[in-house]
Amino acid sequence: MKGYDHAKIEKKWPKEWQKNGLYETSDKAKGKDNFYLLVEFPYPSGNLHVGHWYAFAVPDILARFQRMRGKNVLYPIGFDAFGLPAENAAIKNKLNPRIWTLSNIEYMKNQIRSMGTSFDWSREVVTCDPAYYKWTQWLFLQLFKAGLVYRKETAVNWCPKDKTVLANEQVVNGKCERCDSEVVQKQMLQWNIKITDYADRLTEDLEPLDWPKEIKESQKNWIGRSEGAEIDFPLVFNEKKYTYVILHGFQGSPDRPRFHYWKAELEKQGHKVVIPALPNPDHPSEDEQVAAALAAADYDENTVLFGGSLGAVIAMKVVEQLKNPIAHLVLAGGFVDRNFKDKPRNFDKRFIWKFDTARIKKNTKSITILHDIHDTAISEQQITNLEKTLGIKAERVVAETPHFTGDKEMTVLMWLRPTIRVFTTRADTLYGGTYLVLAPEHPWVTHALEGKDDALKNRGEVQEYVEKAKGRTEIERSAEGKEKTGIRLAGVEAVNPATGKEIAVYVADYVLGHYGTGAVMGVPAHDARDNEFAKKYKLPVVKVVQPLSIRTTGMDALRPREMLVERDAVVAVIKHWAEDKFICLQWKDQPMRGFVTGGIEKGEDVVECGLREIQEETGYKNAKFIRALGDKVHAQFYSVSKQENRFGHYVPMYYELKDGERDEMSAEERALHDVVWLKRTEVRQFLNRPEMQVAWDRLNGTENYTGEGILANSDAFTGMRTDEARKAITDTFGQIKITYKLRDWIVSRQRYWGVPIPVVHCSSCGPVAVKDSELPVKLPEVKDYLPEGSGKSPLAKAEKWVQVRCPQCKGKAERETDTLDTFVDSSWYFLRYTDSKNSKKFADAKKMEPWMPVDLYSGGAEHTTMHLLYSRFWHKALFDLGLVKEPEPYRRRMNRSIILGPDGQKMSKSRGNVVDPDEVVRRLGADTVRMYLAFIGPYNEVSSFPWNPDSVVGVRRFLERVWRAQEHVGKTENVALENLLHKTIKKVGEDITAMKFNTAISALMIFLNAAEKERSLGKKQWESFLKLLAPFAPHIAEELWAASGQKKSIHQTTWPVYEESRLVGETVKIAIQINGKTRGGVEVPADADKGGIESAGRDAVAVRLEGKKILRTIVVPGRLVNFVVQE
RNA sequence: GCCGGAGUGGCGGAAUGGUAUACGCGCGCGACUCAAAAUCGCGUCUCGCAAGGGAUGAGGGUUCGAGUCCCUCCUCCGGCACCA
Repeated sequence: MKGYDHAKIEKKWPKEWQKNGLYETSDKAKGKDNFYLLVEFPYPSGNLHVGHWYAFAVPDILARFQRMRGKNVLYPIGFDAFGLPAENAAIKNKLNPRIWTLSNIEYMKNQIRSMGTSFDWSREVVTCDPAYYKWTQWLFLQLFKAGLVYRKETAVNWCPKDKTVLANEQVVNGKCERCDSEVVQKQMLQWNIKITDYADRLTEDLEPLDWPKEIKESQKNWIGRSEGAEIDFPLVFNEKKYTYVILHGFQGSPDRPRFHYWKAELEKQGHKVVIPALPNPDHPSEDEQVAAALAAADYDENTVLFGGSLGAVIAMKVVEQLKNPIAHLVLAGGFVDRNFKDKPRNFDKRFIWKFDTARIKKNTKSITILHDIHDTAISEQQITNLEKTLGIKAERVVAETPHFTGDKEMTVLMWLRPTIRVFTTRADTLYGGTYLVLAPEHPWVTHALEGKDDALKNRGEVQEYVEKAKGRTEIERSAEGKEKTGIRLAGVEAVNPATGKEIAVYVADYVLGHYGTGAVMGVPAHDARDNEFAKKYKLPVVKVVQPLSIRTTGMDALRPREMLVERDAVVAVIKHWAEDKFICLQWKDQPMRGFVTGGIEKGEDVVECGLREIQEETGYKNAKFIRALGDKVHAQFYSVSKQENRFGHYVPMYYELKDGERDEMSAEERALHDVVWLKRTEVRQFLNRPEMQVAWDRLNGTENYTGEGILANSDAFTGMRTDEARKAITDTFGQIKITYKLRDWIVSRQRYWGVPIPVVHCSSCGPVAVKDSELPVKLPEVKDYLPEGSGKSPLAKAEKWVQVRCPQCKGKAERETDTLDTFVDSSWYFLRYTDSKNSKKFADAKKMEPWMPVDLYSGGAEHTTMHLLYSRFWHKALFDLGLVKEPEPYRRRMNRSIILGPDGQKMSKSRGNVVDPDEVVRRLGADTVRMYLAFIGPYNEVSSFPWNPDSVVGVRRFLERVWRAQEHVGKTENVALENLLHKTIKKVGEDITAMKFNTAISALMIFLNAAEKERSLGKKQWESFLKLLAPFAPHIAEELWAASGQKKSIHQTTWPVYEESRLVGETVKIAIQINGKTRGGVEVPADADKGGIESAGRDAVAVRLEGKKILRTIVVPGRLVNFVVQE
């Protein structure tokens, strides 16, 4: 017998397998169940590292195992081929990113093949292949047509020198990685997908999935649904009253419900409101309507003029003719020409579509333009024209009813005496709201900085703070030190709607602009962050929640079905007469550690009660009352001594002893608790009851109670429990609001190497989808791949490519030049695997349905909240469009661990600790590398394992021992090994299913150790063992299998079956414990009953039990006997 | 900062709430050998001569019994929306 020559074996078998098409998956296999095993496809970075082996070769064990178990297995692979590195390489080397990418793919394919992986290469998918991205574009357009896609101004990283958008990765310490200039945040119009519409379903549908709970938890928290309240805080900074003139539109009238609502709201604030009925609303003429509008009011510096739709045109004409400027002009759904998006109007001839913009600007102190991005009548182009004409950016909103900008209009009008809407999950603490904080990007802050109201007295300062905050990323803002910063808006106060008190208003960057309403109320008494902030800026703290703790565990846990007895009690914190020490009590009959406490008798004075209890419980005679420690504290628990449920209302009091004079304590008291003196630093540790801890914190001025409790200082709500009060206060002062942390998915990228967004911009039709027949919109060739320098994508350089005809009106139009986020590519690739060559559809339902949903998806933990959530969303959107049959794409998900360098650090070129798998494979073989990676640690837990070059040889040695074991194979089966073999079959199978490959391999090693010791094993036993080995080390197993005389490939045989009867021996070893400590062991028959086990155990430790009283005996058959004895 | 996870010998790790340290590496001793390598055998948490005691990041709790469940804290890892 020759030695184990891995190089020869690993060259020979893959050829055979490929020749026989061993791993090509058929769409339908007779009598077999389908099993779809998916691994995240790699980015073609150019070189395979050990991490790739870990990602592909280890799950391959499961794929091979499932095949042997008779499953029809789909185990596909492809490349996530668009992305930043290709573009960077292209810029650096002046090389086409396509060439760079495709050559990397070719190289990596060969490397992946060398792993002995059983991938079905006939289904390979490459995302930068137009045959693939045609369908990425098509699917994107389905979402676009379903109204799930919109454009919105969003902040991006901006390098002012290069004039380009930077990825987060390209920003290093707030500087551009290329030119080192300071990166700023810039607002740009970006394509968004409405993933937030699916937030609830993405949360709810997690529940039934067979996913690890920590992944579900992460996604749930990422989506971050929270039920809270929105409450309005009016701002106070001037008492100016305005006259509002509201001009309705075509076919409109002052009787529209929204006008009634506005009028009522504005008049409540003391403003005057005029809503003239404009003549002939169905056949309007300009002269008539403008005259009527002019006649309706005096226009002066206190006038606010609102025009909606055609009213906007009238409003502009009115302003044109004024002699003095008005305060404010609001144009909603306005336009400056006669191009209507939906249909021509019969009034357009009676209007002159010319405006004297200079006059309009001169005659208004400020102008606001509102535009619904889905407006049916007004196109994006028209709004752009209006913006250009007036030199003002419009505010784009998504309206409830198209064309009417709805809520937003009201907000704009109210700005003149604005209210700040706050989002809170703790409406119950409203009475404790002592200040207001706005995010630096809050619209009112922007508004105030523009100086329109003369509200701010410290504009310069605020401006500076806001600028600084906006330049920083979110993580920097919340992580920079722990110190919170903020700045007061001088001259502006807000009114707490509950207390009616005026409170300070701050701008602080710990409040995020895009979460909730971008404004929070500060409740320093009951929120940790607010507390910190209030301390720093010396803001008032008002406590409105009395703590309530409800014991739910332990022997003093509330007994749910029993009565609750209410008692008032005193808690006495007592200080030593000379030292900085305090009296604490350690109870004996229950797990309670705290201060002196006792019930207040009827009619008894609280202070006196405390003095009495001190004497009774500690014996000290001369205590002096110093002060009360705030409000009551409540607790619900089961009193062990009184044997009833208690609802205690505690009054915390502070006493000092004058001297050490002390009576002997009664025997009764001594039996209840010990008196201990503790230093100030030891007390907090010692206390184990929240009500006691609160008393202590109050003494030290460190109280910050954020839990549930009972309301105080809250008018009619005082006495309510916090959960009831949340509802009641929300109903009275605000409304319920559900918010999510999840934000819409920004898919725009100003980059070359991505999927072109298949949209055309037309001056009259707005953004229009490219026709299906025109797909794919192929990436144009450009001279170089540097960004445009104007903020546009490099695609804008392909000038000819950009110029197209509008698919709708055939007029001149321009192509969208942004490309799609690569997460879009990877949101559906697993569908394409099921029908990768289809040119008519993204995948044929008949081919897709037998495989979906994916049975097991294995990948990195870093994808938990982004790729995994995006693809779940994408799939749900396709489900709603009827394009897929199931609402969830992945039945089971598993996060893999990561492999570190030999030094325990993350592998990276800069650290120089990158392990080259090719070199190890040459030296030790692919089977060794596969198996070592599987053996290194549990695959199904997120952890990290350093690659240990010494340990690899252990696995190599194991394979060499397997090779040599051939010598011991004989004709007759070895009876001594039979039971172990069956146990091993069971263990290996179960462990592979659970992806615990390390313990499966350990079981194989244990079997081989035993077989070597025996120096003989039967042919059948040997062949069973080889089958168990085959998924792990496919090459050597195949070679030995063939050497054993088998003709068919081992990978096409079936997995061995174990016999239940072979799993248990005749006797079992039982542990004997005394008081839970192991004191010996005894061998008993496997079927021994409890009595038999107990007496055997008693005999075994008879010496130790001598003279001891056995209180209890616990017998766990097959495991142990535990004698509980009196010490 | 927020969210999720981990912490067990010299190292990677094993352990349905039931005899902690399986399996592998390393190390020590021995066999084979002229010798070395390879291989095989034995040993290897710690204190103790022993009897026995102690140990799963720290501290506390629940339990007959805790590496495992609960609370507080420490350290490390992953994610935080344009790396993929």
